[in-house]
Amino acid sequence: MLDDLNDRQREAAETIDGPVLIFAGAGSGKTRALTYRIAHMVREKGIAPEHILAVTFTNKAANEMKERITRLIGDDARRLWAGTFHSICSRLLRRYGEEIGIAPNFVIYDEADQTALIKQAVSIADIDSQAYTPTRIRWAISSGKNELLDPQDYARARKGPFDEIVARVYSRYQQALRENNALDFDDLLVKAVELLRSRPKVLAALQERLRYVLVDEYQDINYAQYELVKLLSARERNICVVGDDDQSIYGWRGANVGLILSFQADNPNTRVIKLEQNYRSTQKILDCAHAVIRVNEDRAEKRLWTENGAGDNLVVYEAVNEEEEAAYVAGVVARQVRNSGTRYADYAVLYRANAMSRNLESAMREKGIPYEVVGGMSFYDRGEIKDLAAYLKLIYNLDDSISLRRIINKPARNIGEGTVSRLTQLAHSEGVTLFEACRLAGEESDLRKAQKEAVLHFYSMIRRLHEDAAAMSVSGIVKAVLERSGYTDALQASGKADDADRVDTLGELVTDAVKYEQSADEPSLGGFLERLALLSDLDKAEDLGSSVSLMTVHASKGLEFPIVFIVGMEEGIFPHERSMGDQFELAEERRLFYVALTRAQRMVYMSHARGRTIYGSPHGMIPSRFLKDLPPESIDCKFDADSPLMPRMFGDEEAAVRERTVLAGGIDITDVLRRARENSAAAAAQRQEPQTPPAQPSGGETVPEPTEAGKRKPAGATRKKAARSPAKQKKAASVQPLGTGTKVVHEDFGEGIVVSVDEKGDEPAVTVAFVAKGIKKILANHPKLKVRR
DNA sequence: GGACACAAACTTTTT
DNA sequence: GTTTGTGTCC
Repeated sequence: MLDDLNDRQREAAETIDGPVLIFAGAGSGKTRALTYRIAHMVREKGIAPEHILAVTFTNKAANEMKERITRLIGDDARRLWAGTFHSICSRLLRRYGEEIGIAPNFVIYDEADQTALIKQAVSIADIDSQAYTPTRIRWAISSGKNELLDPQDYARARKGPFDEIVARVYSRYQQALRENNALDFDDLLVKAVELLRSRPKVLAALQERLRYVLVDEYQDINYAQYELVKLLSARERNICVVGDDDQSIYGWRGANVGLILSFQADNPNTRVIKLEQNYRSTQKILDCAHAVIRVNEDRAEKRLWTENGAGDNLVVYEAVNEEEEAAYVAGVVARQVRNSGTRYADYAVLYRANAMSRNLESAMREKGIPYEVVGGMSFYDRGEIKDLAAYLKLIYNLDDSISLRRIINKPARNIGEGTVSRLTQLAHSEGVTLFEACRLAGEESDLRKAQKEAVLHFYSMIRRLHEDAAAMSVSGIVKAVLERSGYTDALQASGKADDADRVDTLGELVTDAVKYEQSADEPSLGGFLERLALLSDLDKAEDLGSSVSLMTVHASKGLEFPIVFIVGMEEGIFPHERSMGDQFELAEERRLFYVALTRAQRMVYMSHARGRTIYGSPHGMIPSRFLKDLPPESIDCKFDADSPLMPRMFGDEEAAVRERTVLAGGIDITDVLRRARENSAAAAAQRQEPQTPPAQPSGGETVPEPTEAGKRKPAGATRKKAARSPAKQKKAASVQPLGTGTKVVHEDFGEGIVVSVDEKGDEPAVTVAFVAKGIKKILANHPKLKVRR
């Protein structure tokens, strides 16, 4: 059975007892080794599948593993327990939660629900919500939970005024969760650990059953998850963890790489196995990846190798701006699919942040390339889906006030904010749930008649749905909600195109419910809700059959594609600006880049833009520092020779040329640069200003010459003012000392450099080459134009 | 109470 | 460039 494996993989598959640590490099056949390992355990070693627990990071990975094991050993695979940490914990808590005071019909709160709850807690605690945003507080609470700190622990460990506030909100927040009979994502882990720690009988029962524990992606584990695994495997100590510290990219979410690196020390007699043969990529791709990752310190030493052959040089493309970058990507894809027999599905475009998909999408559309955005704003994040989910959650658990608030006036039924806050007061004074308050308010309260009726009507609709649900199928409940709530009717009546789409989306959810009924062992509303809460779009994406995949680098982990584009290779984007101040975060960015590179089988195209629009306004961009670590001999540097080349805005031009020379693999491209610049200056002269002399290079020695106007008025003071309130400066004639070569910045066009000065008109004008937006002629004292530094 | 218009604030990455 | 919050009007 194990003949299909290489020596290391076989060793991994055969080592069953005791602690095992497998370092599995990218593309090293990890899943193969793991599935064979489990198959070997069941078939050769006679271990019952129900004694095996396999924990993964995503549902998709869990399903894939199950499927592949099924192929090896057949239906016995159904008996093994494979799932994500969150789904496993959720199941444990449904089964045993009552032992620690958690009712089995708890609902799972997502981020939006959490934030809503924190907002309430903040408003009750009378905290300045401007300085302490709910999101920041949610973040802090979540980090606390990842470390298994309860509100008291958190208060004790506080360092600084922010933590003080967080500690207060945290304890209120937990109380509110209890009142709503709800758990948030992190609670699933925290409460599961609490259960195992405080109920020895439950723990013993689980240990009896789960004798072999296997954890995938161990580098992404956080403290709570670590503790959980430790508890479950404490008796038999048959714990096998698999991971790659070089691919640890979830530190920001509490994952602790240290836990994989210290596994050996924690578990005496650990067998360490390294899978270093790569079956995915070409040698050149691996060379580049290694050159990038070796810069990091504190990593377990390992190096991937392959028998796949050298392959082609990787490409670094310099784009003018993000639009041109996207057009380049789409152009390469279109050309190759036309000429070289590749399919759209062979391509993936990876980016650092979701917001960057926009340009790529429009470029793809323009060229008629089918594409699919994976992750990001997902199906389950859409407003109408969340509305419907809120109905279902409320019907399932009448205590859920967050869901109630969300849908009490959706569609509009004349229950506004005022009414809701009165209901809240009533709930408080009577000591009942918000839902009960709806009933009381209908009977006697100071509400107006119309409101009373509306509230009472809402109450009885929900109550009846709640009662009827017991005897209905899940899809039946979904349909009943859509009908009885008037939600679909309202959308159809609005007549807007968007609303028609929403009706379709809701239809998809009905389909989803039907599918769920067919596939689940014991379909229930609770089970469906759990799916809704814990399933992400990534798990859904299976049918990428015929389109280019667009996704974040994070979302690409675990996937592979013949040809990969990595866009936005610029300082501030990748590495991301918010990580640049911290060396640990920078190391994580580097690992992220490593992950991106190692997704590719045959070819990688990296691109950076000289200019890019970042929330609204344009910026000049410097190529990512990571590009400099790539081995020149494995890289081809390209750019569009026809595009106008602007002098670089940052640093001196010499350095820019040198950098480019390096990127070009040692070829001196100074000449190309010079010619391109002359072309652009000539073009500028032709377009804008026939009489102007050609633009001068922005050498460091060029001293800005003050214009006539500039001499008349010292500009220093006005410039400062202009910086503060540019709009008001229109009349103040803030004439600036602009000469050829002066670096300027414009509110709308971003950074640029003065190419020529025209003083013939009533007011002096300048021609400016903008990094991102090209050449423009502007009045020298235009309020939106400022001198850089 | 609800619809609309405008300003401001801000964006990593996600089970 | 987008979402979220605020203010005005009906």
